[in-house]
Amino acid sequence: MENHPNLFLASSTTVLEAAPFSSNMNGAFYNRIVPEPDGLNGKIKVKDHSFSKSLVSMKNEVKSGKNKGDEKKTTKPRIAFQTRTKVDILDDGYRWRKYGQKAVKNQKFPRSYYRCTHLSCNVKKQVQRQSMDEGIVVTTYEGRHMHPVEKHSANFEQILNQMQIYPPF
DNA sequence: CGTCTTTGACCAGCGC
DNA sequence: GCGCTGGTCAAAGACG
Repeated sequence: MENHPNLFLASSTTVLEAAPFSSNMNGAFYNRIVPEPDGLNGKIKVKDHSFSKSLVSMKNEVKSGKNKGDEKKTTKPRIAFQTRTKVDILDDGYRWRKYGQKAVKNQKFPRSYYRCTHLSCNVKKQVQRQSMDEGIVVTTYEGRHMHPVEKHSANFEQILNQMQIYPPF
C-alpha cells in the first residue's frame, strides 16, 4: 500500500512555478505548482521553512464513497497541499466540522475528516500529518466551495479557482 | 443552548 | 466469501 492514490508527494511529477501570485493565509505563503512538461523529475521547493505550503497534486476523478440512493459516482476535483507547519488545522477562511478520524495503515498519525459547515456545501477535506516528517501536514480538499469565504483571513477560494484550470495528471 | 469534537460502529470496495 | 482498510454516521460529551 502506497500513499494516497491521488496524491503525488514532493519529488514526483510536479514542479514549483515561480509564483505569479502568492497569497497570505495565516502568514503562510502559497505557491502554485504546475506539472512539469515532461512530467518527470519535478521537485518541490519549499520557500519558508517555518510555515510554507505548496500544492503537491490535483486530480479530477474521485469516487464519492457512499451513495445512499440519490447520488451515484460523481467526479469532484481533489486538491492536495503539503504544508510545513506545527498546527494541523489551517484557517482557510471556511468553517469546517470534523466528522471522523481514522488511523491509517503504516501511518503513525491518524487522518482527520472535515466537511464544510456551509448549508448545502459538499466540500470535504482530509488532514494528515506525515509520519516520515512530523512537520509536514498534507491537506486534501475535495469539491469546490460555491459560496463566498466566511472570513476575511484568506482568499483561498481564489487559489482553488486558479488551480482548476490545469488538467488532471 | 447551540456548536463542535470524539469515538466506536457500520458500510462498501478491493484483493486474495 | 472473507478479511482488511478507508470513509462516514451518529450518539454522547465538552465547551463557550
